[in-house]
Amino acid sequence: MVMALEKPTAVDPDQQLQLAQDLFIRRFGEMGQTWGINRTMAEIHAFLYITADPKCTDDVMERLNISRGNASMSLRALCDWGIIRRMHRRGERREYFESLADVWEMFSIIAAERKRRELDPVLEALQTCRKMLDEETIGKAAKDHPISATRARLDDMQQFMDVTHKIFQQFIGNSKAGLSRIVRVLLKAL
Amino acid sequence: MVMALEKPTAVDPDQQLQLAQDLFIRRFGEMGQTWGINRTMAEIHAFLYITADPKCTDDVMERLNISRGNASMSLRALCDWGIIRRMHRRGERREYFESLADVWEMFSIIAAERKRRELDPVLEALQTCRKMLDEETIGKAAKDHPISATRARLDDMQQFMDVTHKIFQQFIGNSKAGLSRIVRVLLKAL
DNA sequence: TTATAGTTTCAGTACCCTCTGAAAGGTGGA
DNA sequence: TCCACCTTTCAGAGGGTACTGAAACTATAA
Repeated sequence: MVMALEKPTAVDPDQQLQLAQDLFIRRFGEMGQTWGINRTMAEIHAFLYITADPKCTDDVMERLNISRGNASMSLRALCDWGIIRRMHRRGERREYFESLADVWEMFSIIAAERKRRELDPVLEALQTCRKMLDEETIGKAAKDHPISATRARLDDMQQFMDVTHKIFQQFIGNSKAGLSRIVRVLLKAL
Repeated sequence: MVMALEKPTAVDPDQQLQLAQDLFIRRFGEMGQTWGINRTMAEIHAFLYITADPKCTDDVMERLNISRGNASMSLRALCDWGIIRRMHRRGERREYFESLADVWEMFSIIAAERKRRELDPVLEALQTCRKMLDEETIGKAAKDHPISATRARLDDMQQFMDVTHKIFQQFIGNSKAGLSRIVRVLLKAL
């Protein structure tokens, strides 16, 4: 083609877009994996997010090369999480899905869910453990008895987890505006 | 026993200690699992932390009911992470292991490692993607072209990840004293 | 009511990660 | 040098999760 000669190294924009999106999708999929979210779910979400355009089940199947069953289950799970939404198009029968647009909101949702599932049970266990070793429960223990050592360790851990808990709370309860204010304060504090 | 009659519901302190420790170990193991760390490693670490007393390989095998091979590999991995340490006892041949005592330091180490492994590659990918879609690379795109949408999404995500990155940096670069100051500021800020 | 388009479910399969246990490898003492 | 004790390695087994594909289901149009 004559037009292409103008810029010998010119790239095809559509192909380039595809490549960039694929890289994004792949990396986010890998990240999800080590975060306890399965790779496919993370990839589907990344795909919906990065294209910024509603997609139907077949679009997802084709782009990510997965089965209908897998696509259906993963899309439902993402809807349950609340980070993608179902969408109807007038006059069309099939359903479309789109990602939330606000990154802060998405991560808020994820953080809230993970806190509930992972942090809360640990906090509860810490309190139970501490109560099991209370003086009220088992009486005083000598300073060098193993019980004293375990009590101290529990207390240290609890202090740490309480702070973590509070940070999560802040993060979860705030929208982008509120959060970036917190972050500004945080970064200036040092 | 006559003495036991004084307090009918009295518990055996040693047994109680064991139970409390077991609960702690179990919950932390579960937490590790959903955080991409394997259950056994998390349990071993929890065991060493909560007892606050150096243990040898056989102690670990016995308490957690795992094989020698597994214990050996997991202990090495924990040493590599730097959250437990090898220890010699004068006149003894076998090696002992103990957990770091400072919770803040431990989580700093873990955060640093996870950032390196998981956050950094994503940040790099984001930059690569953005560069692939630069005007310099593929020329201007119409406002309603899919490329514009993807550019915008990439930029939003990058902004978010940059902030996350900075928070990690703060966390990693500071000991307990520095951190709790930051946390104090953070919690007051709202 | 039937035909059609699309979605969900789930039994079976494939894959991956973890764990075991035995053999090989070190290391200090006799 | 050999022995005793302890640690590390690794091939193979086991267990668990994710994926497929086909059948069942649902909803809409004719």
